[in-house]
This record gives sequence, C-alpha cells and structure tokens, in this order.
Amino acid sequence: MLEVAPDLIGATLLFAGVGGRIVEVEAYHHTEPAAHSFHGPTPRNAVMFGPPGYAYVYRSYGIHWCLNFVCEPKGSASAVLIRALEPLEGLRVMRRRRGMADERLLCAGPGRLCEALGITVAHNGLALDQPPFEILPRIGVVEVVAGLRIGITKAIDKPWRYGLKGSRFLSKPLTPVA
DNA sequence: TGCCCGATTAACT
DNA sequence: GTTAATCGGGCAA
Repeated sequence: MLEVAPDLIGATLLFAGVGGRIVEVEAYHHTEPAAHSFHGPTPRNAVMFGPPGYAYVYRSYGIHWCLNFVCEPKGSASAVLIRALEPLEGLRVMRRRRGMADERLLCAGPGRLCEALGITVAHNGLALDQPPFEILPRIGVVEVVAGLRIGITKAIDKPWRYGLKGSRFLSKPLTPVA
C-alpha cells in the first residue's frame, strides 16, 4: 500500500470521461487509528475489507464525499485517499458542477474532487478498472514529495501524504519529511 | 437510546 | 480567523 500510494501521483484518473492527473493522495491502514477501518468492518467501510482495486466512497462531516482506492493486500483494509487532481478533461462539466470558474480549486480537496467528478456513495464499491472509472498510468518521471497528513487528529505523525512536487493544484502546501 | 466527533468546505466577521 | 452545515459510527449510559 505504501508502494502504490506514491505511484498514483502523476497517474490520470477519469470518471465518465471527466477528471485529470492525480497530484495528491494519502495512505490509510487499519492498524492506525486515523483509518476508518481501524475499529473493524461496518456497513459503511465494508468495501475496504474486500478485494483491492475498488472504490471506497464515504461521507465526510455529513456533507462531502471522499474517494478512496482499496489496496493490496486483500483483507488488510488499507486504502489510498485521493485528495486532489489537476483538472484536464471535462473542465466545462466540472466547472458547472462546482459552480465556480477557478480551475485551481476545481479538484483541490477530497470533497471538491468528488463534486467535480460527480462521484457519490452510489459509486461505492465499483471496480476501478472498468467504466465509468478509467485510470491511465503516469507517463514519464514525476517528482513525488512525502509529507505529514492533514485534516485528521489521530496518527498525524505518519508521513503518508504524497504529492506532486511544485503542483499548484494541491489542497494545501506539502511539507516535506525525510 | 443519546451524545459527541470527524480523512471538509465555504461563508462570514 | 472563526463558524455553521449535517450524518454515520463509536462510546457512554
């Protein structure tokens, strides 16, 4: 899981033809209290305990949707939270859905990202390798920076946040960690 | 059965 | 900088 997370940076994620390049992710594992799967399976996070390669969508603060990729190994209940995209495809659609013109903020944050792509809990448990999802491997070399996770209050010490170096589409600046 | 809190965002002072 | 919006899960009673 800690291997696939940084590898996702720079890959292109499309949902029904709308999306862009992944510039920010965070890794979660059920052995640390920040993860939803920490306390064991529930109806909400059940997909995290299933096979890898599926989407886990959950509601945050009762308002927003957040998209996760379920990772190897199966049953480990580990997942990677997609935090930010660099908008590339379907800009018009995303702008309409988000109701704003600022391209930089279209997908800079988990809740914004889901709203822009039109992802809701209805897509929870969908396979990531078939429509409407489409993931294209990154092309060429990208500079990945690791940092401390943000927006959480538990297990903040783990440097499991990964971002594309210098990207202006990050939800917040990335603080490098050795 | 009820209360408190969170992997957030946007609007307001 | 601060605060409301809003819902499912964990924990206390």
